[in-house]
Amino acid sequence: MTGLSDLKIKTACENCHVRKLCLPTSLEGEEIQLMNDVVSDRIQLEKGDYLYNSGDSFKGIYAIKGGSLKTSGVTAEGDEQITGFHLDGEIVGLDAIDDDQHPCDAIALASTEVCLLPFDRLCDASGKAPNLLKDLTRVMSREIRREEHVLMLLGTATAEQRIARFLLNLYERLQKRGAQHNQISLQMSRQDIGNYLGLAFETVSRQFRSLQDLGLIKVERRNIEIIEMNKLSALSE
Amino acid sequence: MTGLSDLKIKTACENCHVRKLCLPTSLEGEEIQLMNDVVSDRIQLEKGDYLYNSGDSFKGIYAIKGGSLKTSGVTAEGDEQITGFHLDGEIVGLDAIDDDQHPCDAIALASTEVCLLPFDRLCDASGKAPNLLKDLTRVMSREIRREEHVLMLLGTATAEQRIARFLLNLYERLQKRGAQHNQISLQMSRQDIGNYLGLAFETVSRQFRSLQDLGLIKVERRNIEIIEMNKLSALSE
DNA sequence: CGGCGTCTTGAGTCACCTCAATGTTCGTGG
DNA sequence: CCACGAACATTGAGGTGACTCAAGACGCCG
Repeated sequence: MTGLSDLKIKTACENCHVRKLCLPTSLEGEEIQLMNDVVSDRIQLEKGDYLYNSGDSFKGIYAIKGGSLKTSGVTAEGDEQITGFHLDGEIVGLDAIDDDQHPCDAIALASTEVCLLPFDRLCDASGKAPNLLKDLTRVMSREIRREEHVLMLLGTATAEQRIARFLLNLYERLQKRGAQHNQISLQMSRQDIGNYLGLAFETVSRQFRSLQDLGLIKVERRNIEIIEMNKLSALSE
Repeated sequence: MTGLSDLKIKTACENCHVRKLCLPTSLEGEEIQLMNDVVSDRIQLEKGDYLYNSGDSFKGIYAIKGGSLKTSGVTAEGDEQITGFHLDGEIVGLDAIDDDQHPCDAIALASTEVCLLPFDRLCDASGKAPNLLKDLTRVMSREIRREEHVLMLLGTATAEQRIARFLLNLYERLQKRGAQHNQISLQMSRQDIGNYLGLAFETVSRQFRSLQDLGLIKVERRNIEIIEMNKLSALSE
């Protein structure tokens, strides 16, 4: 019984609360069972824990079941550069498929649970279910577009625009996960935000203050409330 | 006869000179025939021609058979932001899979020939050939990593580092395509380079001059010769 | 030869960085 | 419960790398 029970707990994709945000979004009925066979492990992480390190061999991609992660690489100069913040329902590790080792670190921003999807199993299942194959390519395509957006932001935007866009982007993603009011609970430090946006952390702090003085947001430590969505949005452009 | 002849010309993946750089790198023998059925069209572009526009509906991804392209999106402020330069053997359009329309433009930098790989056909073929499925995910993974590299560059690097890395990266890619000596023939304007690297084009010009004064490169219009590879490399870090 | 796009070069300015000091929150152990 | 320290955040002052604006040179094509 325990074996069966474990299996059920481990693989209940159909009951997962981020099912509609995760990888197998288009699978229906019996197909979703295929995913249960793909998921090999659940991993529980505490704040600061590494899901994988740069250079680790690639086992598979990870679906975030709950919590959040940051991914960061090491620049040529040797310092950390954060490449993304990832919420529940999102997938990390896609950048490692090509050469069988992770090019970056993945670190939990809070208590986080992830599902390991071994890549060979995922490929096998994708061969059987065309819908899964499409879901996989969609997820990867989305990641490419996400990075393109960041890239466009870093290209030319001012500090104010970067912060505004960052908040709006985070807000939109939290909305899909059922956030209430216009509240954003930041899981990362000012340091991390600055690093991600290509700004000094002091600049992040100053911009938060400035946006608050303009009456667009309310900052209270790591809780941000968006007061004037439209103005903030206008400002980000 | 003409029909057969057309077909052969159109689909001769096995004889393509960028075969080993392109998508179906791991396909052998009969499998490569699968790709011939996937490729639906060859498209010839002249300098400045658009392969697709932002907003165009997604038909498939494109393999560059010869020539080069730039891809660029429009920032929130309304101006162009170049997201990548793409050489022969590379694939563009991967960012459109997810929502069936291209989020950016693709523009030929010179006379360029591309192969259209309709996505449905590619998925069908990937279902039949596990190796093709892996090749596809590898190509997408590589694109994600490429963008992460740019992202890390834009985060903190100085103008000098950006230019050095840009030249070295281009050089490495040209090497794989059989470039001679340490010569780089730029297909894009200073404007484009600056846009891509998040610099004013005057800054690009000044950095080229500065690197030349240091004796690391030789600049002659759009031809760059790398004189001191090691020093340039050291400088990029 | 003239016209135009591209590139170079210079001078002045500014947004953001760096450095430094102070304030706040929170966990830990006495 | 409070004192303490460490991590995180705010704020100020001053410096600078890259931008902007402007002028001129170069190369290309009709």
